[in-house]
Amino acid sequence: MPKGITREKVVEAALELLDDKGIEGVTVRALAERLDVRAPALYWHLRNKQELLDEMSTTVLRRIADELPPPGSDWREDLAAYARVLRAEYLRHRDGARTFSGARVSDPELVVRVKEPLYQSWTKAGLTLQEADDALDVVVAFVVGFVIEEQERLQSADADPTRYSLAERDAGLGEHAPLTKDAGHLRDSSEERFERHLGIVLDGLAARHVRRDPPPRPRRTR
Amino acid sequence: MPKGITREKVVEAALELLDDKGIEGVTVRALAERLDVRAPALYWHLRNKQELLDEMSTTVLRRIADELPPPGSDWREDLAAYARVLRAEYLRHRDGARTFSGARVSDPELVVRVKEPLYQSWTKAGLTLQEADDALDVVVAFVVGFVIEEQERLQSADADPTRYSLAERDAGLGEHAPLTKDAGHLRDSSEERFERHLGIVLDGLAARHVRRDPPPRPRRTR
DNA sequence: ACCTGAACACCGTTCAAGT
DNA sequence: ACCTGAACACCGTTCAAGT
Repeated sequence: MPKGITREKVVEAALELLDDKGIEGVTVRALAERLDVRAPALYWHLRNKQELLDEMSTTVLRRIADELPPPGSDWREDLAAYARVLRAEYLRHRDGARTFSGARVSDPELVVRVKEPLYQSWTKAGLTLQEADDALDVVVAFVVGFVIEEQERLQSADADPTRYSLAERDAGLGEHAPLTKDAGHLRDSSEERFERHLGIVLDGLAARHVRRDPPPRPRRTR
Repeated sequence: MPKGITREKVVEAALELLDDKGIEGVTVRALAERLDVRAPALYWHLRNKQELLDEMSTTVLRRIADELPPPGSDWREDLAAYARVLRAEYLRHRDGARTFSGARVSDPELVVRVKEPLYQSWTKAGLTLQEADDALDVVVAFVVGFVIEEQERLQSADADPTRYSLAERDAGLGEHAPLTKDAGHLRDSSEERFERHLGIVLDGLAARHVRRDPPPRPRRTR
């Protein structure tokens, strides 16, 4: 491996380390070893560990921005696409949701690159800017919460397969919790639940919009 | 201070330490000092630090369960109450949302205590068990995501008041982002946004329910 | 049963010194 | 400009030994 360490390569290596060892394993020393330098070398390229974490989050957000399709004719579809891309990128990395959510994004331009076209398109389609802003925030909050829970479940199932097994769960639950028990059994796959729950959130946005603010009928010029 | 350290007192002290110093400050050594013992003493009462964190989460969830009003006649109100209590308890502790969300709850009986009465009440009111389960999950996901973002913003504003100031933000944003800029200005208080966004989510649940499964008209016996 | 002292293998970070 | 060696003030955890 050639030795020219750059800021970008450090961040990239940190993301690989995250996938291999989880967030607890992302230490300055382990990262240095992976890059074949001594730990203090990293401080030439980054101010401190927090800056490293911020850069990791920014890199992931940049990928999200790149994968996002351009806005179409339906704000509902734009939001669904955003939600799916966000979830996919979080799931792609071990501890992704916890690590990247609520992160400080070092590049404000990036936020604009994601938001501005959506706001543009949606306000043109009849949403108020408030509605557009709310829509994005509600969907992001939902996705973050969903994936944190989902990933915790997935990862503990990996570590300890009995932990989320239905049989274990039922045994621990006792007799006076029939509905909680039944609810556990009707849980479908993560994928289906995500799509259904996302649909619920989008329905809520649609309900508000339709109730408050029917879009103006297009006028024909003749 | 009397010296009888118990598991409960350790967890309580850990929550105080969390509020004082944040999650980074919750170390075994600092906790021991606060309890006036040496660090290894804590390992008599807890298997390891993870167990401490699990117990902290469980304690908070127990408080949530205690504060929850009994289910009423309107599932929408039950959910709103749950969402508000959850948010309030997370906000009550520094780094609360990140620390307690997606946590391993050591006491399964506690989950039942929260869920079973709600499932009972809602299915009696005409929801399917699937709808009831989805409703709880969607609302919890939304609250977790909302408060993670909210708390990150609140706490960085405390640490560095320029960070989220509108003037700073506008300056960094450039000319080609008018809508993103305007959206920043129409942001109202956390409280209002939370209530409005919660309303959106609840509308979504109502929309699904009404569309799929109108509740049976009550029949009068005479 | 409950706690301490000493130790182990780690952390993030600084800084003078090297090239 | 970029990196190292040595050091500092920390971590979580174990374990023999004390009471």
